[in-house]
Amino acid sequence: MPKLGMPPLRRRALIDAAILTIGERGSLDVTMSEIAGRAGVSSALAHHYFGAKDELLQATMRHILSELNADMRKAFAASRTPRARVSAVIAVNFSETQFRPEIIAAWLAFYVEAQKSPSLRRLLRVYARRLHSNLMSGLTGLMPRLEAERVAEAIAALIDGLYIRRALKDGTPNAASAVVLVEDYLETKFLQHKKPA
Amino acid sequence: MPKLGMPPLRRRALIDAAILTIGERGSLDVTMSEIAGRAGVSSALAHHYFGAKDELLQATMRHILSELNADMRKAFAASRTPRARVSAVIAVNFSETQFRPEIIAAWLAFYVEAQKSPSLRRLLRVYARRLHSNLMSGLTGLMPRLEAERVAEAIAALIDGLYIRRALKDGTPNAASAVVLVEDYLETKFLQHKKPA
DNA sequence: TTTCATTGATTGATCAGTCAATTAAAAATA
DNA sequence: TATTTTTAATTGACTGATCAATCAATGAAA
Repeated sequence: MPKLGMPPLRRRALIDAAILTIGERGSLDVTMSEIAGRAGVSSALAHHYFGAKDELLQATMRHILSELNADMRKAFAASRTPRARVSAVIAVNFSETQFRPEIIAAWLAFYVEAQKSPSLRRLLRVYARRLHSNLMSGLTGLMPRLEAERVAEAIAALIDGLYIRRALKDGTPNAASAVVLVEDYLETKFLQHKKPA
Repeated sequence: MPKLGMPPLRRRALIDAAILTIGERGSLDVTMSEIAGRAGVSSALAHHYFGAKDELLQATMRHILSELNADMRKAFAASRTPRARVSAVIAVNFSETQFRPEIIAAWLAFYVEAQKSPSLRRLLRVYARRLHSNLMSGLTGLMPRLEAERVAEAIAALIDGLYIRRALKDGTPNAASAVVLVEDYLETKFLQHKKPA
């Protein structure tokens, strides 16, 4: 039933429609009909492909996560120094493909839903761990491990915080200033370590 | 109908029940019956006092906001130096009364809902502005205004990010380490300004 | 001629919101 | 004070709308 064959094009269309719909509404409180309608099919077909609404939502989150991961790998492959790796993590999180209103709104909605849904929580935890280890991979070359842990935690919190703020269209309007803000924090930390006094 | 008299004790009980229910579920997706039931009354009574569910939710957010504000005023009144004022803002946001699971979960849920509801968005914007001006009131005494703006933005993002992470029970388990993290950022910034280079 | 894609129609559950009826409290009147 | 009248608190039962999920039916590939 979950259609493992090669052209899961309807699945993909439904996932894209889900992202769009969730992003527009800013909440997972969307109906199967809305999603299906946007994908140009009936709600019955959405159920045919995904079974329950829950599974469509999970597939959608997985898709967003895997896109982010792919971007991250690419950026990492092009980074030679530890310093560049850290900047790559930041850059990808605020890249044009990731830091878009629909994606941000979807992220936020999924974060909330994760409090209810163990499977979504598991998904997000995997992402969090990956982010952490990516950050550490750069930071450990630049400062003591304990300090690196703290900085990684701070950067992760900053990213989450900037996402939220962006979702509310409050502060930090554009991606560029978000990057500047995080990089500035990083740079300050490095200075502090080069001349420790 | 909204009962303006002195003992709106039912209203208060319902708001408390709403916080608890929302906090437990981690989402605004709670029924009037659940909330009313926890407050020990019928759902019809909840409607009698608040009209629509929306209004109960708004009153709940307003209540959380005003408690935070009261705490903030108190802490501010006791702070004499600019430096102390900044620390007060941080301390209050991570105080025992604010950094509790129910409150955090409720915050997050309201953030998401704010994307749909203009009135909630307005409420949160007021809070954001107040936080910003509170932070600036301390920071402007310690660094150039432009830099202060950026630091205030970063602190606000850090706070939001740490709240989210706490909601997911991921990183940053306790309030103490959250304060340490933000204070560490601050301290680094100050050092940078005392010996600029 | 079997398997897959697709849908319209339907079902069952869940809820917000309403309402008429009941009890209790408060105010007015005797 | 006792008694009637008014007002407020409170609920169970009901309604209408919304939706996820199902299914039998139809058409199209393979």
